[in-house]
This record gives sequence, structure tokens and C-alpha cells, in this order.
Amino acid sequence: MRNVDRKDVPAVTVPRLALYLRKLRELRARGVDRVSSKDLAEAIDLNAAQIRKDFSYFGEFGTRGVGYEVDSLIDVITHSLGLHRTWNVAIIGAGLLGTALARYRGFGEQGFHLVAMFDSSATVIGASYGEGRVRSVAELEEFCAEERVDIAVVTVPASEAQATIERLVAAGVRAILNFAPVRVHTPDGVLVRQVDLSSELMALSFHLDRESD
Amino acid sequence: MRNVDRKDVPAVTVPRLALYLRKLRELRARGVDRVSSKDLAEAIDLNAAQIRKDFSYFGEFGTRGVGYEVDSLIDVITHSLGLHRTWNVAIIGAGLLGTALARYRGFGEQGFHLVAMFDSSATVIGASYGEGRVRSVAELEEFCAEERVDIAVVTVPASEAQATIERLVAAGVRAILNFAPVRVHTPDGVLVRQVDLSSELMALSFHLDRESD
DNA sequence: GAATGTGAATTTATTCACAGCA
DNA sequence: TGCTGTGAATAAATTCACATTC
Repeated sequence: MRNVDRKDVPAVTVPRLALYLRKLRELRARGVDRVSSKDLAEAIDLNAAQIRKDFSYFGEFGTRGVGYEVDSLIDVITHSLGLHRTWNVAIIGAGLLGTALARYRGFGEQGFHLVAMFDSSATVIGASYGEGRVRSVAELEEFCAEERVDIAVVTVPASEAQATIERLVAAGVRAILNFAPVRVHTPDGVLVRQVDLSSELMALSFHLDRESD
Repeated sequence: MRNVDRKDVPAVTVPRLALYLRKLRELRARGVDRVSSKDLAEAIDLNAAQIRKDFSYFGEFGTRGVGYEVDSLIDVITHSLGLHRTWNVAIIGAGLLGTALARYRGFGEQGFHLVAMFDSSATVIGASYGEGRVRSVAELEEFCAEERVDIAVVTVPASEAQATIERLVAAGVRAILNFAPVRVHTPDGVLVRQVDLSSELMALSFHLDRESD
């Protein structure tokens, strides 16, 4: 029933909703209670029609001639993104990046609740970072059977990423944020978002090299 | 002269080149010396024509009926991405993420050389992480005038990102990797790549929420 | 025979431009 | 009058499909 009237949302729209939400929260904090697509567009450096079209996939929320109410737009996007509930997050790989993420507070503020960390190295198992005590990866399946893990953040070395993600998928995890610099294969229904620092640096390198001719 | 015959490369092609390069290096390490676009496509989970078209923006490197030589393809991509030279990198913001990145070794392996870190907090100024000693941000302009900074990695709080990036641009930096969760405005010629963890998590949340109906 | 390189076809995303409503 | 919501137009990216070459 929740599927009724749900249009297909273009893949690129979803991360943009997160941008809108952030800017809207900022506006609310500054006491602004109404905003037009033009205002938002200027603040975020996008086309106004793009913003209106993105909203249109979810319904009609504005008032012609006026604009959008900041509060209600925040509600709509929060719900559209599924942020009205809390998601359990586990971090796999307690290296430099994994521990930095675990200790990062902004994480939990958005409704993402760190429930566990896993690592294979005896030297870090048992340590605590932020909310997460580090367990042995051997306990991964057991833990997932007991406590729901909605999202896995994978910060293991590249060589272990594919195998780790296969275990996560087998254990029922359906959403993965992968920092390991490899493209991993997953079955349908499992969403992997890739954060690839070395690709980003290389894209910058490409740009610099072209500029300097 | 280097501009002769340079086609416009689609924006999305550039980060894909980094993927190809990574997989090709892996193949070389395994002793493979020839590869077809089909093989590569299967390994990376992309369409083979996409890969060939991406290569075609830079020239013709394959042999019909045979495929590509791994070694020479690595050379071509390395050059295309500007990775034949070394880029000086500075990290601005010595918080959890900034220090984790500084200590990450894979960084320098690719020709990215960390030359400095900057922070505004007296408690971290003077500390050393990896190759980078932390300086006061007050010294930013002075440092950039003495030593070339090609790429700035920005890991400051959101509220300071725009101002920080304006200073970097004024100091001559033309490529920025921004981890602060804000869209920043920069003049033409300055490339900003955004790494946005909270947008990524929200995109995963959207997916999970849709699946569970 | 096998795989490249690339125009043409298709799909996806963005932007325009304007009717419709407060 | 001002701004939304959205079809239509445009632009960008992907995929097909095949002539070409080894």
C-alpha cells in the first residue's frame, strides 16, 4: 500500500534530497520559515527547476506564488529518505578510518546508531571507540542474528572487501557503505554506495594536469 | 600543443578511469599481460562498450581481435589522469578524519605527497601525523607562497568550510577534496570534489525504507 | 574468428518555458 | 504579480550493433 502513487525516483535525485534537507535545517536554525525554489537553488548552486522536479517525485508541497514552508518541507524530505526511524549501523574494519568514523558524533545525530564494530586483528578487539566496542569478525553472523544490522560501513583492506561483503549479505545486511577501493558484486536488492578517495584524488589530478598546459 | 586532438572527456569518465587503472594494476600484479574490454567489464561490473568508449576519448590503444596490453594501457591511463607526476597535498583540519587521512599510507603510494596539515586549535598545532606536522591555519597563505600546494583536502567543520576554501583559492589552490558537509562556491577553474558521508548514509536509508514496504 | 572503435539508437537527466493557482 | 508544477525540448550518458582490422 505504501507503494501506491510512488513514482520512480531517479538515482541522482536521492543524494540531492540530502543536500536540500541540510540547507533547510540550516535555514530553520536561522529562523527562516519560508523558502522558494529559487532561493534554495542559489544557496546550493543548482537550477531551480531541478529542485522543483526533485520534489515533484514525492508530491506537491509548495504554494504557487509563495514558495515552500521550511518546516513541512523538512518533514517531507525526512520521511522520503526514511529518516523518521533509526537505523542500526555496524562498522567492519577498526583501522584508522573505521575508528575515526566510529568516534565521529555527527553520525548518531541523524538517526544512525552505531551498534558494533568488527575487526580481525587481536590487537584491537575489545577496544572501544565512541559507542562501538570492537568484536572479532568471527562473531559477525552470530551478532547479526541477534541484533538487526541495517547498514554496514566497510573499512577493511581492499583484498578482504569482497569476502567481507558476501558475509554481510548472507547475514541479511541490505545496505553497505564501502570505503575499500574495489567495486564489489552484490545480488539484487543489496545497495552498495562506494566512497573512493583514490578515485577522487585522481579526478583532481586529471583536472590539474589539463589546466597546466 | 598538448591540447591538439584532446576531445572533451565526459565528467563521468574520469573517475571510471581510476577504476580501470586499479583493476589493470591488479591484473599486472597477477601476471596477466593482455585483457579485452569484455574481461575488464565483467571484473568491474560495467558494460564493455562503455569501457571502450571511455578509452576512445584518449586515443586507440587496442588491437582488434586481440584486446589491450595491460602494461601499455596502464601507462596511457596513468598519463591521462596526470599521475606521471607528483602532486603536493595539504590537509586542512586535523580532527578525527583529517588525522586518519594523514596517517593513511595508500595516499603517498599514488604520487600524492602530503606536505602540510593545518588546524586552528592550539591543542593539535605542532603534533605530527604521518608525514604531516600540524601548523596554524594563520600560516596558510605564507606556506602556500613558499611551497606549492596542488590539492587541498578540507576536513574542517561545515561552518568553516566556505571561508577556508576561499582562502585556499586566494592562495592559488585549484583542486579541493571537500569532506565538510556543505556545497561550497568556487570560481571557474577551481575543481571541488565533494565526499559527503551523510548524503551517502541517507541514500542507503532511502533504499532500506523503500525495500521494507 | 575475435575484439576494437564508433556512429546511431536509446535511455536518463537537466533545463526551458509556461499554464495555473494563491 | 510571483512562484509552483510539469509537459516539452535539450543535453548528456549509456548501450547497441556492426564495419573494420588483426
